[in-house]
Parts: sequence; structure tokens; C-alpha cells
Amino acid sequence: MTNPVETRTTRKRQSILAAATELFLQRGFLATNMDEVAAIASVSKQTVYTHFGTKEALFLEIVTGMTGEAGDELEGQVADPVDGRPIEDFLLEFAEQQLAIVMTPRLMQLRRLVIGEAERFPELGKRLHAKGPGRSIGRLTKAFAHYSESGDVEAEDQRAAASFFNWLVMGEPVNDAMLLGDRAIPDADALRSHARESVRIFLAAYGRRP
Amino acid sequence: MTNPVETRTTRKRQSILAAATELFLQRGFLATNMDEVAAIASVSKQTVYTHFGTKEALFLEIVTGMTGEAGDELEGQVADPVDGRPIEDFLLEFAEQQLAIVMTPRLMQLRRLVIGEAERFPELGKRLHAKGPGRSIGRLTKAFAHYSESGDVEAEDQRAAASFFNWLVMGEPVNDAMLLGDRAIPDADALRSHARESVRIFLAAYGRRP
DNA sequence: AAATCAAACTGTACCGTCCAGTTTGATTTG
DNA sequence: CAAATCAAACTGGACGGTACAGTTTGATTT
Repeated sequence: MTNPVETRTTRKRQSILAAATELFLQRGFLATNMDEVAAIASVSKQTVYTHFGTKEALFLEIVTGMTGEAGDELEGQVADPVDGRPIEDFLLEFAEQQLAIVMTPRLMQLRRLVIGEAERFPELGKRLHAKGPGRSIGRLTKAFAHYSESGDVEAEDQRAAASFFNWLVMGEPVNDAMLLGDRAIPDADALRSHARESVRIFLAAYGRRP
Repeated sequence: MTNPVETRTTRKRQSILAAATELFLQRGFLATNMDEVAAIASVSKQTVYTHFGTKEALFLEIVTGMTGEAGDELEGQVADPVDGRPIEDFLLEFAEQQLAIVMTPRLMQLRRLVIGEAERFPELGKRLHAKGPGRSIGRLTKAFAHYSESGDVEAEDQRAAASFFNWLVMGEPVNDAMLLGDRAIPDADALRSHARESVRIFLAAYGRRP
């Protein structure tokens, strides 16, 4: 974390990033024009170009930045399971946190943007996949390895099990939001009960036999 | 189904549709230009405009057409469950058919396209949602109502159960393909075993208690 | 007679560059 | 310490070049 000194240059830079982020998220890459970025940022167009070089570079900086931040947040929120913690507790907290963090308008817009530009910028798709579902599934896999030892989870392919759990939780809300827009994002209560049922299903299939 | 007579006009029309479909799917709405549509269709630009009026109209015609076709296909492939058919058979066939029909490059490209343009054309997103997941979940709900009577399924909220089953099956493959491109589409064998495990998980959670 | 064609044309949007002059903040000088 | 100096960042506006949706025209085909 570098110290963001409040100089004119850094102020302008932030202002440009903020303006461009809104426009790109809302309109996509092609439909965003640099004159408007400069106008909304209250900055001359030349300043935009001295800071970021090209439209494409500005776009990449914004999108890669946002994907990184989002991936980091979940990491910090839910600790890996410690010995003795019931798997049900761990999974429920994991699911609730993930839903709370991911199911926001900004992240859904980002995801739509990346999917829409996946042909033009394949790197972005790979990055978002790695930082998003890839990371979650990786952490779950680790957790399932842990819970396998105690016999709380029984899965031949732990990574596959992790992926199923992930999409039990995220499948419906994410895909509805992709097609129906931000208004399809469920409220917090709905997300919590969705998380509960996801955990129940998963443990019925992979949990300790009664 | 109207009879597509082979006149010059209909030939030209089909040619335009084919060319525009490829370009839109591959590049998106804004990055597609009408001169190239005409060129690839081997048609003069004016002909494109007499047939479709505007770029937007052509786009909408293509996308709504494709969404409809895809939705219809599954309908025809898997019959609703008849009395006495084991739920496991029905679900497995349903899942396999759905994966086989949906997990194709064309439909994944269509989905990316619609998601990317969801802000500009919200109607398309709603339509694809209704014809895709909405329709599948509707049919599954009906099936679960049927299997509830025989006690083969136990679910308080049958629609929620249907949605969970749907995303157990479609979640991972669809979302991987969205972000990683057509190369992430699993092969037929992988899809079948994915379907089997999805059914197993679902029945462990909602099936008849042993 | 209707459909189609090729090609030129219109109008507009927009990326990226250029440039003359101003602001800012740090450094040097008297 | 205050004035002078300086480099870098910034402004505003103009502009070249290109791309492209949609129209017009006048000839050709079916």
C-alpha cells in the first residue's frame, strides 16, 4: 500500500479513474468516449492521455484493478476452518460472506462488462475467473481436504465438490443478475436463506452419513 | 412455421441474416459495421436497409430469433415425466440433454452478447432469461410437483428446488464458458459425468429418504 | 415493375495529437 | 525569509484522420 500523497497529479489521476470507471461499467468499452471521461473528471483530455496513454490502457487498468480488489476482500473476511469448527458453520459463513461481497451492483456490472468484452480482451476473463470463482473454489478445496480427515466430508474429487458448492451458492443469483440487471439482486434476507439451503443440500450429498 | 419459399428476396434475406449473425456474435453490436454485413452477405448495402431498416432492428431480429429457437429445442427433446418413470432417469436425461443443447459455442456466444448489451437492450436479457433458465426451471417445477405426489421428491418450495437443480447442472460449465471462452466448454463425456453427479447431489438432498 | 446493385455522398462521432499559455509546488537566490 | 526561477503538470481549444450509419442516385437484373 503506497502512501497516496494528495498532490495535484494524484488528485487528477483519481478523478480520471473514477470518471472512467463509471462510464466503462455503465456503457462498455466502445460506447465510452474519452472526451466525456475528461469532462466528467474535470480534466483536460491531454491530461487523460499523459496519465494513461490510450483508451485501452485506461480500460485495462480499471478492470484489472477492480477484479483484484474484489478477490482480496473475501480472502480477508472468512478465515480458513480451524480444528473443531463444525463444517456447517464454516460453510454457512463462507456462503453468506461470498454472497454479501459479490452480489453488489458494481461487481455485477464488472462481470457483465468483462463477459461482454471477453472476445476483445480475453485476459480480463481469465483474470476475473481466477480471482473470482477460481479463488473461492481453491479455498473450499482446501477446506474439504481438512474436513475429509475428520470424516465430515466424503468426496472422491474434492475440487469438483468445491465447485458444486460454489455454484449451488452463486449460480442462481449471479446468473439472474447477469441477464436481468441489478434489480434482480436479492435482498440480504433472501441471500441468507439461499445460503442456508445451499449448505443443507451440499451436506446431504457430501456430509457425514448419519 | 411459415414456408420459406426460395425466391430471390428470401435468399437475400437469409444471406443477410447469416452474415450479420456471425458478425454480431463474434464482435458485438457496436463493433459490427453494416458495410461488412453487406459485403459478407454478397448484397448491396441498400438491400440490407430495405430488408431491416436499421442496424438495431437487424440486431434485435437476430438475437430474439436465436433465443427462441434454443428454448424450443430442449422442449422437444425431453418429454415431461410419465407415471412410473424413475425420477433418477428423468433428471439424468433432462440434465444431459440440457447440457448437450446449451453448451455449444453459438449459444455461449449469444449469451455473452446478450449479457454485454444488457444495459443497451434490457429486453434481450429478459427474453433470454425467460426462454432459457426460466423455461427449464418451469418444466422442472412441474416435474417435481408430479414426483412429490409419489413421494419421490420432498421439497417445501418446488420452484426453489428446481432452480437449485438447474444451477447444479449449468452453473460451472456456463460460467466458465462465459469468462474463459468457448475453449472452456467441456467435452461430451465430461458433461455426462457432470450431469450424473448433479443428479446424485440433488437426490441426496431432495430425494426419497431411504 | 419491383428488386437489386455499386458507388458516391452526408453527417456525425471520436481517438489521438498539437500547441500556446497558465498553474503548481519545489528549489534557488539575494 | 521573501522574491525569483524552474520543470512539470495542466488547460482549452482546435484539428487531422478515420470510421461508420444511413441516404441518394442512376444503372442493371429478374
